[in-house]
Amino acid sequence: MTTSISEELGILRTSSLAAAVEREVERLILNGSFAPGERINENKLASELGTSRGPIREAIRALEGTGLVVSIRNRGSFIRRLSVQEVREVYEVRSALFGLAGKLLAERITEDQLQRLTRFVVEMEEASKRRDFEAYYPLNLAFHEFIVDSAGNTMLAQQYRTFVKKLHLFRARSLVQGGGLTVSNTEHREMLSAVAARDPVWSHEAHCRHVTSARDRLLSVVKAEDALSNTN
Amino acid sequence: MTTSISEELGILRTSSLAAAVEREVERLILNGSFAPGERINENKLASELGTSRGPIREAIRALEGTGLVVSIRNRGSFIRRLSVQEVREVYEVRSALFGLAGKLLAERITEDQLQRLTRFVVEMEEASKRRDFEAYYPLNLAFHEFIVDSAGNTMLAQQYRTFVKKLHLFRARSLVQGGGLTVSNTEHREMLSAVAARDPVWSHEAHCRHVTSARDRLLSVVKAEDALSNTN
DNA sequence: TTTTCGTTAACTGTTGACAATTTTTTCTGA
DNA sequence: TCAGAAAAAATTGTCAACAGTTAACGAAAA
Repeated sequence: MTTSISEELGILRTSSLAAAVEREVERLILNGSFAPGERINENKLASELGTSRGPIREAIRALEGTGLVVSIRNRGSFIRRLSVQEVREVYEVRSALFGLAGKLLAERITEDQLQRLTRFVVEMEEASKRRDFEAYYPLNLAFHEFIVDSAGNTMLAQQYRTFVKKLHLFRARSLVQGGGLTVSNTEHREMLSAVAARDPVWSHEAHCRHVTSARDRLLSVVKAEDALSNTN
Repeated sequence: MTTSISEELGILRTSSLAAAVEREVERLILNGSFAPGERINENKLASELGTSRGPIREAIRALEGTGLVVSIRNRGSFIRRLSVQEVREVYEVRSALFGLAGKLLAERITEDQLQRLTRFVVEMEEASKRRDFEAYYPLNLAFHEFIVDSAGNTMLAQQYRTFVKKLHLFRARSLVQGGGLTVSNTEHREMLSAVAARDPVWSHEAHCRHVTSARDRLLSVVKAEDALSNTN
């Protein structure tokens, strides 16, 4: 964790040090550099980022507000750790949010946006056909981002992002991204069809289902792993 | 704004001063003591609450994380002000969240909970029959809280609460609570029927619609007011 | 009267220090 | 060797002070 904060210097003109620290800590969490359950040492982090503890503490409070960090008085602040049940909860909410995004998108998408959306799906299909996972993941991420950003509801987009971030707080972080490429592709096709048809109800349904089936895929893997480790 | 923080002293054993300040500031916002767009003077607030600026700043960051406050570097922190468009956005998200709550509730409600839910509806009907608004509002609030709390998804409940709080950031705060008592009652009845029938789809639909129609009622009043002030 | 510039005051951003609490280490006795 | 108590270290909570920026005010010029 030797990242300099100097990259953020441009941001410091418009935003405070605390905000830069917040971004950095969030990056470290999503990175995996900060593991769920780990304590955040204020002194250590402060000296690593070249600041005092004030901005660090402010950043931690902000992250606490978004639910990525939990603080216990006189004990410290910890990267939040999500239980299986909590992951299920996050997926439920995420599903509702993404369903809303799908519905809104079907109501207001432009021809231009529809073309870009189609290109995303085609590129993902090509990537999965040649088993190019390195290309698939960022495309998949951008695809989902594009959908929530195009839905025309900034509150929704913001909340959706927060909930996706929360999934990184699960112990099996790596599993969240993986699983079911070809399955996803057929789902993506249906989402596209629903949006292209400008059918809000269908689109809502398709987008909802896409998230819940991602949840099911993850949970089945987790369940299998747990069963395996229990018999050992 | 002469409220002492001493009432929160019991909380200080488990939580930090910053957390107590956060609660207090949030109370002042929901209260109306802090108006949307108003700046938060750190020194003033610190001396009023009998602390230093450190905890104040931490509390502000936490509130920024939940979206109740906006900060501009070197200018200060301001109670967020929601535009009509943003209120519409909040209602859209809230509708999706409440719809999810309705769906989940229909799937898992117990007989006990169903009776309590029914009592809420009956009491609200009685209150509106005798035009007792003082009794109606808290009942209505408790009714909604009970639904999201009984849905068995703490993330959902928390987010729902946050979005309801955000509605207080609209200039026409007073209007958010009011309007359409008898209309609400018929909607409440349908929600109740759907939940009692353990029909997730119907319940989802009914709960969604309840929020969107509340939104429509609010927006029509706002629109009417705006039209009035423009002709003056 | 209005505008512009410079001075002053107020306020935010950040830091280092001190107090209180928790955790770790060390020491003692069985 | 181990359990428990005491001491030491580490860490968090809070505060007060200082630096830098912005806003407010008033005087001088157009």
